[in-house]
Amino acid sequence: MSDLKRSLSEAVAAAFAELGIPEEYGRVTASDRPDLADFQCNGALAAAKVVRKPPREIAAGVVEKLSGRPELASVEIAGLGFINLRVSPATLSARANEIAADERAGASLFESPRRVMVDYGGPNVAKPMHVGHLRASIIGESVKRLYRFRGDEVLGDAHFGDWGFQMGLLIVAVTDEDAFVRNLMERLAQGSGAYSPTDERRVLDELAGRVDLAMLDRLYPEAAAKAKADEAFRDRARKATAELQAGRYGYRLLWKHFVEVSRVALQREFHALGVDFDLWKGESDVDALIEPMVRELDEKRLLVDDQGARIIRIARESDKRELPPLLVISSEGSAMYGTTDLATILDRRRSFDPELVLYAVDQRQADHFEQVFRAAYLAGYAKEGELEHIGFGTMNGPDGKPFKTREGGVLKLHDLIEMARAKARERLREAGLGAELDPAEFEDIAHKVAVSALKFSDLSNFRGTSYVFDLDRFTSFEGKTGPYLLYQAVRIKSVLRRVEAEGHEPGRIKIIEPAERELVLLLDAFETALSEAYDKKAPNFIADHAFKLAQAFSRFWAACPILQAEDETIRASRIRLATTTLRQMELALDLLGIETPERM
RNA sequence: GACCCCGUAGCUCAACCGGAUAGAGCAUCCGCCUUCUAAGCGGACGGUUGCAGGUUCAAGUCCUGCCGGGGUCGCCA
Repeated sequence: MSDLKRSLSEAVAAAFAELGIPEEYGRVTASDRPDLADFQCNGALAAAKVVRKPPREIAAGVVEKLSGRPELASVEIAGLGFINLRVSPATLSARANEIAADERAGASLFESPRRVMVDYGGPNVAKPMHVGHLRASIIGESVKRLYRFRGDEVLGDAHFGDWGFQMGLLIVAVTDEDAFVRNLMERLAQGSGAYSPTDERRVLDELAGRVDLAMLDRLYPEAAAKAKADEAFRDRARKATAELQAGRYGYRLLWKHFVEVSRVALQREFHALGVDFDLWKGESDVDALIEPMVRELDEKRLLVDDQGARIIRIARESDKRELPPLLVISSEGSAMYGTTDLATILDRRRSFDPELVLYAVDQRQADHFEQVFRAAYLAGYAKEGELEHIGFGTMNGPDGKPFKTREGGVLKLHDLIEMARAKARERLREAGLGAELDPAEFEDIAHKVAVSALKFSDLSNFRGTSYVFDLDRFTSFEGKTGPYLLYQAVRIKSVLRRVEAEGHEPGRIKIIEPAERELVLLLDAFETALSEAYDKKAPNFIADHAFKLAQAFSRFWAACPILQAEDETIRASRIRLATTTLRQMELALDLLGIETPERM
């Protein structure tokens, strides 16, 4: 089974081949001029130079070969040499019924899947998620779902920022704050080594009662600011970091507690956004790999001493500029950010051996990833091209700078979601839906509407560009928004409930009205949207398709009554068309990480 | 200073290896609820795709220069 675009491409390519023109010119696309055609091929124009014939002459040859084919209602030359194709009603109906019968609503499945890892770029321990984390998580999630849906074996890794200086900072901040914890750390430092698992459990329980997420949220920013200004404080944090990494028992337990508290909170918050990780690996997980890796890099003669540090030179002849080397070991002897990333690549190669690793991380880190990837290729930890940075732009304020709240701080993700939810509740009450629903369902709908608004407004932009963060737009429920899509889906569900209640049955799809024709052509375009989104790692193609599908359905809804259809056959056809549209729309929304409610 | 990304309707954004008349939404204006959810549908208005060159039968898309915005440029992550 294949979509019309592909089957037509094959037919046109064959016609080109018969004329002795390379098949690649036979590529068919959806028509730019729906008034003239369903599909078009521009190949005759492009081939003209190669075969030294006027475009219209080539097109004429192709048209002749194609004419008389049963799947085409018409094939003609237009303009300078465009080949315009219109599919026959029978073909379109057949395709519609094919999609209707397909669990995947017309989307193809890869025969040779790849192992793919999606790296979400790492929320950090003790740092609350803010609006900047929104993009990484929802773009990463969407890409993960898309790759999985098309057939790849995909793992998503949160890649937790749970190691390094920030941990030392927190240890010092917490022990300064809480005398009990300070004393506990002292006690544990004195009798090192002789602790049983029960002791460990007891210590963790004691910490659980004293150190919670609110405390970490409060202490971390203070400590980070203090470290910048206060050299003595900074040195203590460095020392604590070193001791933690060297395995100081009490610190290890305290750290374990930090990580757990943060992970539980983040998991809950991500889950509410429809983002779930398969792996909660962290930077700490590869800590033990770093030493042997550095040795190995040294043996491979990749490491170079430079200004007291150890680096890998990754510049290439073809570079337009000098890309700085990857700093592996600082002059103080510690491993750097890139070192951890490199070790993570090695770790993944050993555990999962991915053929593709996608990093959903801010565009500003493009150079960093280029350095790390090149180092990994040099070291043989991955093959050229297996590592790819899926960069995205920042969310800016009205001033064009990364978004800040009125107070100058970052807007917490939690607060953003709550703002959107409040708007959704308000809107639901306006529509008079508050009264009849029980509070739990009401809240559930408000949440789904809010999340759809946030995600859709972000994912409908191409990921690479920065955009202006506009709360009104984010929580707007009209026009090209998440709630518009949900609304269309909900309308279908509503009418299908009536269909069920009145005992009507779906039947073969028969295309009569123009609105039905348009709708089916869009259902067929799902595959193109998916493949485009897949190749470019760009969910906006799916968002765009879902929106167009919803628009087409809405026109169909206005033009073609379902329950009140002229006769039984037409009603049955429209019921199936509605069901099929709903399935594809829910699939597309699911790929964006958006859930649809039953009513709204 | 070097390099990277961006500049499209009043605003926010799209545009399928270069292709026909550059598309949506918002805003503004005009119509449409006694029939399946009007968070909707139809229509109107709105463009020298930052500027200047170049390549091409054809440029928002490719090349060069300039202007404007953002970002990055080894011991933070």
